[in-house]
Amino acid sequence: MPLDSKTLCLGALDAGYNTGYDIRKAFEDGPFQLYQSLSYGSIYPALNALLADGLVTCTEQAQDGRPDKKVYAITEAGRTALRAALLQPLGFDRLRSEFMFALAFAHLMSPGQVSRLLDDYARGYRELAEDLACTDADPPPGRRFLVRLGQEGCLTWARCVEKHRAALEADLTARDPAVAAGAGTGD
Amino acid sequence: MPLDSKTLCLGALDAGYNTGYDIRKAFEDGPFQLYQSLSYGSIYPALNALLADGLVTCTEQAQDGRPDKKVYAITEAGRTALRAALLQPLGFDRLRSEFMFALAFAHLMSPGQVSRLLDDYARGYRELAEDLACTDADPPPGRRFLVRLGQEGCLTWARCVEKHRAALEADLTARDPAVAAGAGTGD
DNA sequence: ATCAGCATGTAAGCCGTTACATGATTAC
DNA sequence: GTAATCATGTAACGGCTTACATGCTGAT
Repeated sequence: MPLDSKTLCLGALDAGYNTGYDIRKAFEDGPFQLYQSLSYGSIYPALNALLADGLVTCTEQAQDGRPDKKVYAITEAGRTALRAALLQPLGFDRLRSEFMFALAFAHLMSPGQVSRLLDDYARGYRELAEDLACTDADPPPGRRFLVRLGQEGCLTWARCVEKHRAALEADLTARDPAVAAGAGTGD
Repeated sequence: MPLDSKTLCLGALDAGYNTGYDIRKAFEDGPFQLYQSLSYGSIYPALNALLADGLVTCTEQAQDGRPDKKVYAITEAGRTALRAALLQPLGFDRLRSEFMFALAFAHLMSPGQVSRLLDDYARGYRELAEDLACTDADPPPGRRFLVRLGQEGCLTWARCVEKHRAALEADLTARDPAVAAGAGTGD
């Protein structure tokens, strides 16, 4: 349990996201989007718990035309706690891909359906790579590493899919003579 | 909710894993390990629900020296349900990486700690790639695609990490003059 | 001897997501 | 007008993981 919602919030705070609203964006559209997720229902209780533990401070900030803000800042104790959590043994990556699982059963779908799935999937990763490009200027070394790897990872994964799809599609049409002959099977 | 535990079990059954025990292995060490996970607490209730719905059949099989087995088989209705679930709009991949998140805060760690994390991580993916190699012979096209992509994906990800780590490590030592000078900071 | 593997199942608990509640402003 | 953005928070629901219960065999 190294990375619970409290640790995640501490990290976001250290990275410069300083309200609950902003923290969510860090995990929704920001540099962490690929690797972790966190929603309001976890963030706000976590921030309150961190405040009670003295790991963060909070300054209420009135704004005109906008709702009041609670601006949080990580304390020295908070940074120590973050460091400690990060150095505990980390669990290995866990990828959940509905797409990959679904494609294992390509033989139950029509070739057209499979091709559409592959198109969407590869496009999704290419778009993700672009989204990751737009992040803050001059980040610390670790965050730069994270963003670069994310971009390159998404792109190479998309390419990998595109490279191997031909073999899959060929195998499928070979198994489905009607389609191979151009008859159309109610696709 | 396309891929709930019932759908996952139907898929494993279609892939030839035919007991609760075996299904777990399919998600623990088998071809699905990279993409989905499922534990006993989900599998056995799911199988019973599927049986009640007529989507699978069950034959009890006594064994000598081993506990009795319940051998399940997917029915035509089950295959139809699986196909239907797979064609519903699929959620996009979700990667959870404690490592990547942790590395975003490399500036809070010593260079030595960072290097050790990187070593372990890359090695983990190389080992995973090897594990994936050992799977069944003559799988359907989709499963072959899944395994190939998994192997290549793990390997290229490991290489990607190894390619970019030098820049990270250089940035870190540049920021930490004591280490750069070889003084040693209680690492 | 002791541990890992085979084999099925239950129950509790944790944690996160989802939906709801509130409300002003700006852009389309 | 209507939707999206900013902004904080609560409550319920759902589902998965973990731990427990049971028990025999074969390997170390």
